[in-house]
Amino acid sequence: MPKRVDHRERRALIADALMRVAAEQGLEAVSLRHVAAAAGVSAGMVQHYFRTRDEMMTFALAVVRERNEARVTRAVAALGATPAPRTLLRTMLAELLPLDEERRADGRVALAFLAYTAVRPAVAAALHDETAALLGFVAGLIRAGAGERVDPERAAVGLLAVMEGLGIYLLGGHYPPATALAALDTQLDLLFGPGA
Amino acid sequence: MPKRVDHRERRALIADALMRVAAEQGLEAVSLRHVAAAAGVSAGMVQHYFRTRDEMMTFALAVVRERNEARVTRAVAALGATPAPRTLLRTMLAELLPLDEERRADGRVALAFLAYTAVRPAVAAALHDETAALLGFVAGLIRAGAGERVDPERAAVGLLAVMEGLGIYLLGGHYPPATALAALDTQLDLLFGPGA
DNA sequence: GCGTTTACATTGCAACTGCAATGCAAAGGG
DNA sequence: CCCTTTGCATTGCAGTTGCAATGTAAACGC
Repeated sequence: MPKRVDHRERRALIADALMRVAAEQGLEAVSLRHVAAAAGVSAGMVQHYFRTRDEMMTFALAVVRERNEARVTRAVAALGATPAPRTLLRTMLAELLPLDEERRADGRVALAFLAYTAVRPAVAAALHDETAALLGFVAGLIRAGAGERVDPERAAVGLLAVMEGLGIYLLGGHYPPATALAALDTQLDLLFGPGA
Repeated sequence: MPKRVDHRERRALIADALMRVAAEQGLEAVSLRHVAAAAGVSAGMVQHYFRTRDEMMTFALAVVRERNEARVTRAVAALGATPAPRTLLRTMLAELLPLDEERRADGRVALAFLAYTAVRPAVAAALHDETAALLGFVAGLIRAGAGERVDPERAAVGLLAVMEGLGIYLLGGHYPPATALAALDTQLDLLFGPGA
């Protein structure tokens, strides 16, 4: 094998540049040449690693999701062993909100992707599964923590919707971060009872 | 004044075509020529009414918002005079969810716009004001109906977030309409007490 | 009837797009 | 030492984009 380079590293580098472009100028500005320029490489090299634009997009979406997963995993690990369900939930969901500039950038990309996949249902399947898994997990936590107060499944749908909606509002600059967090805590109060 | 035509009507016709294109192929497919073709007119005419693409987009966003307002107004009017706060809220919010194909189409456009405005903060200002107004109204209803149970402002933020988030999930096909409505009702149960 | 204004059509163009094709350099294996 | 494979650059091309410019037709004021 000649000319050994780390294929995955290169792809990550390019995806990184893609993210910067998408976050700054929107997904529609993401082109082979733009991304190449942002990455400081030739357009041909981008094409070498992603043969089509769609391939690039799909990979970038996977990157965003992996980042989120890593963020959540790290934050949850910092809680120590066996945290209370409510604490665990609050940590996870707060970590998924675009509260700082880094997560805002990721959030913009994710939002653009949402609009992108709304027209290409095939691509949306991956998101679909992820939501279902997350939903099950959240429902389990609610069942463990809130007992008979609510239907865990329905409450989980609502809670995830709160998170998603707050994310949208944060990205749009409709609320400051503190307001979103307060709303999240209020929601958890409603589910688990106040002051837990 | 020669050649009198209803300017607003023409613009609405074009905006209509824009909506169709955007809903079917995404906002990035919205071009002067595409919209013109969809409207069955010449590209020049589109250009006559909207000098730039951005102008077209901004107008289309206004159309979506007007449609939503009209839908809500009509649904609320059908409730008769002085409905209970919870009933009023449920009617309003359910009307804003993309539950049928017509509203799904509008929702896709709105979602694309969200991503669009996330990069052009100037355009987002209008949305900003609308959210603030809606928020105040919802908070008032919660205060009237739920009394001391919750902080109306925070609860209103959460409730609107639920609506927005459910909308996203519905557009992505993550949930069927019934699940979204159930989640909405669960949320209202949490705020107003069950069975009201 | 003339001129001005509005409505719309057509054409043109520079910029940009995704993508294929081609070319070359380097690094192994034989 | 060649030769195949891989990494990357360059070029070319057909298609599309937004937008300006130019043209024509119609309707009104005078």
